[in-house]
Amino acid sequence: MFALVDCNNFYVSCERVFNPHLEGKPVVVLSNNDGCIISRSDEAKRLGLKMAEPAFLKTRFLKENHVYVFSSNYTLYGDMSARVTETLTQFVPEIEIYSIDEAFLNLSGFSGDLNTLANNIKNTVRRNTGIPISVGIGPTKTLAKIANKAAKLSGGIFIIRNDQHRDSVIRNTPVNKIWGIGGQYFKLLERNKISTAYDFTLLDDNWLRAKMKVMGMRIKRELLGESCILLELTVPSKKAIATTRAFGKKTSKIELLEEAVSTYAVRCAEKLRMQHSVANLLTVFIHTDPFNQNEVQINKSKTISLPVASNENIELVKHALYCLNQIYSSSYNYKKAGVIVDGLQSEKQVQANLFDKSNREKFRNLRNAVDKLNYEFGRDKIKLAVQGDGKKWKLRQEKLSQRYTTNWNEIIEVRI
DNA sequence: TCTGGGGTCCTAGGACCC
DNA sequence: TCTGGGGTCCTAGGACCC
Repeated sequence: MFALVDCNNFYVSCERVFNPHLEGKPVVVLSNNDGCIISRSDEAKRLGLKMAEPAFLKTRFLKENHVYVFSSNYTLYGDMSARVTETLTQFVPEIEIYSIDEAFLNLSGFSGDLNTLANNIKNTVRRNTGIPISVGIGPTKTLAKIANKAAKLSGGIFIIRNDQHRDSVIRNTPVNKIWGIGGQYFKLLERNKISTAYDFTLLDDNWLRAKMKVMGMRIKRELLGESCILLELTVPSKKAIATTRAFGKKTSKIELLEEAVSTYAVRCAEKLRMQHSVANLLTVFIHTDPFNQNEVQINKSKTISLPVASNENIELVKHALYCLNQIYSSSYNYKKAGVIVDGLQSEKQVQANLFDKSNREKFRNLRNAVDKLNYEFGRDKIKLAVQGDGKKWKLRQEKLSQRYTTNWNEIIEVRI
């Protein structure tokens, strides 16, 4: 058996932990740049606010309905997520952290009462972290996912205990609620009159393989109770790393694009070093605002392979700026840029380049010194001049809460 | 004025090897 | 009448997830 633990309305719940007066009130959290609504309290859902709805279309509605609005505070959410995970590991030895707000638990070998266990987990996480969760339990990960959706409607716990129960549950599960069925496959299934998870299990294997490949086959078997998707116990290192952002304000100036792109390249280098990887490929892309129909649209990217795999700030910035200048043209108004590093490998086994003349040792010593200072005095306290000050392009985050759990200057204050 | 960010897996097809 | 067989590696594109 597997359990899927999912934090309810996670980002909103994180904000509520430190603002208890928000309990019972409509609350939403916005995406980067205060763009879209990406987390909603139950009250906000009941008001009819939709997932991923652009916030600017709802400015008046939010105000009129006294909805509390927050910018994304990923520092806070990341730390709260780690606290939830830590509590979960007290209950089971094997756990897969599936996303910032979800974890799969391996319950095979557990012989006690599942309902008692689930209740225990739910209450302990709430007490230790303040975060409300739902627990879905089933014989496969796909069924645990379905059970979790049911749990959200029935007090926070739902268990698929046996085959008869499974059968009745999947007859009541719409096909688009299955893990792994997205918009495109839903359209395909709809055209073929497949409307429930039960209908899906009756599909012919040959048809399924032709239309949905091995993914479709896996889903069918999982729905029938045969476990095909195993628990991933170790976090695999990433195969690609991206830093991409829409700008707070559009720009056509090369100097500002250079500031943004070099800053993103530095972020990529930091993320690479964190997982002890180096990158062999680097891509830079820039594009205009896809929502503005009155503007000429442009979408350009350039990928280069690095002479020697690297995770050094100065090197990645140099290559990123080269790519940017290859694709830049001054006649467009750019809305977004990004840097993606790919072809990652361990930093311990870098292939040297016969014609490489740069002094890597020197780079590394310099960067280590800078990292140390920045760790002590704050991110980007010392940076490359080309990174600029970001004032003209950085994110809008007008409703940011404090980093209550990770920064001494922002710790919660209690007045008595 | 205003619409997010960061990933994974699978497959087909081309290039290349002996 | 007629031009081999069997592989690997890489990439782009399409699907999905949160």
